Amino acid sequence: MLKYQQVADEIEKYIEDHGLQQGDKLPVLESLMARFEVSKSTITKSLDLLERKGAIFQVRGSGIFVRRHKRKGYISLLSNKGFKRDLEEYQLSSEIIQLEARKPTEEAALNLNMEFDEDVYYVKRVRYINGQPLCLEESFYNKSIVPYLNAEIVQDSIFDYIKDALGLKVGFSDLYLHIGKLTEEEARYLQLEKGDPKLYVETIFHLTNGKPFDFSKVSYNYEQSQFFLQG
Amino acid sequence: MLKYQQVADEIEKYIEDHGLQQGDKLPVLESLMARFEVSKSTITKSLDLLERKGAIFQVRGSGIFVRRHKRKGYISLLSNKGFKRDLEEYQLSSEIIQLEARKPTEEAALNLNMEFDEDVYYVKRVRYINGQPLCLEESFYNKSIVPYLNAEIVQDSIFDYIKDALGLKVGFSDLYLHIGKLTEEEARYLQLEKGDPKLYVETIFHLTNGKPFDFSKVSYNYEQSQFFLQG
DNA sequence: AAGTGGTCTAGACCACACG
DNA sequence: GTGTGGTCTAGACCACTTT
Repeated sequence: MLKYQQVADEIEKYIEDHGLQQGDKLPVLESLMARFEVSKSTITKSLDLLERKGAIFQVRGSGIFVRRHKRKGYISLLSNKGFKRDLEEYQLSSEIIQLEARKPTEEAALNLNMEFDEDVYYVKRVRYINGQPLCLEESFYNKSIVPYLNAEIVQDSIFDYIKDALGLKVGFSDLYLHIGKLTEEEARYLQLEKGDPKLYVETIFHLTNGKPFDFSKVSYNYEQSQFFLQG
Repeated sequence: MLKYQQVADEIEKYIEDHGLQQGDKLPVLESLMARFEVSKSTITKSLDLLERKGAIFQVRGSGIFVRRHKRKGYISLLSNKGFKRDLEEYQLSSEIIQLEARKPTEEAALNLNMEFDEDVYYVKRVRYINGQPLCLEESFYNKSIVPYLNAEIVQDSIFDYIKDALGLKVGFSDLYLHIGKLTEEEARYLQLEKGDPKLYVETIFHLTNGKPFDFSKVSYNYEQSQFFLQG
């Protein structure tokens, strides 16, 4: 475990344990250095991490303060982990519509940087939150990177499998968002009406080495869609 | 000008000047240190900055690579600068519907952390992109922070005014996104039909010292709304 | 003026990728 | 094994805020 990561976790725990609210002040740098027995650079790196994560903000000449957002029930758009993380309080489940190894569509090949005669896993599923349909998802996984998938894996978290079982490291992702109207098929799966609004998101997930391994197309149920983002 | 910021700019320029594409390799750390005559930590900080910005990605043991997204015409959701920046190639304009100093709504007071008897500037405007209506925006500015606004300022970039003329420093922001259907009034301003889909975003902008100064509610025209996000 | 966070350096050592 | 990026340290000095 990296030191700065560990310190960041402990600081977060400190905030939690002390029930600190938006604007509350954290101990000064020097105290933190002493408390965790690390150098200034390390503490700084921990704090930068927490700042990017949205947990704190630092003000030069003044102090380090807790950052909180008040609203509950919003899904973070940048969870990057198949958003399983943000919704631990909620009941998440999936219904698999389709799961097969096949050749990629032109669109998928392009976004995954693959040749047309290479293989992909194609997964289509509806994801539910508290029993309500949250989104319809179609994903293409580069089979040379993700060589095997089955119903059990897909039912649970594909990303956990990729990380834990395959030992791959997920890096960055590109998201493209559109607003549109539901097609008849989408409406059926999401238990809405054709023409109802939808958020449509295409995401290309890359490994830390920069190779795209997953291209996914997701249509969200507008009634369940509350998203949160920090800038 | 900070050294690491300056170096970051130069590296970005280097990428541009050499026409580097996704996956192209940058010079190794040691070269960069020598070239810019800075320490390893400084180069590292510059590169971290560029990585967060989405311009590069670093792979331990391998190298530093250019990160590019292919698609054009997408607005970055996290521009944080009133998205003026991302769309320099496009024609942006505003039509002011309303501009006045008033008491905040309950909602605005809550989000701006103000008392009900304090004053805000209220701005309502339609923003156009290439002559097409892009969004309808309502904003509330804490008048004790932004003491003066007029049509000329609002017509142009309010954020530029806040930074340049008032000398304030914009820090972080919280965004809450919803999908919904246009009301009749919204549809009229956006030249769409009532019930058409919309992306609705509420944003709370804070200064670097953590004080919220702007609460804004924006409804986007779904036909013009293509957003981009990096994770 | 005192307090507090931010930048920058030089250098030691570690961890991962690739041939 | 060699190359390459990542972590961590100790310390000097700088910039902003608060009193």
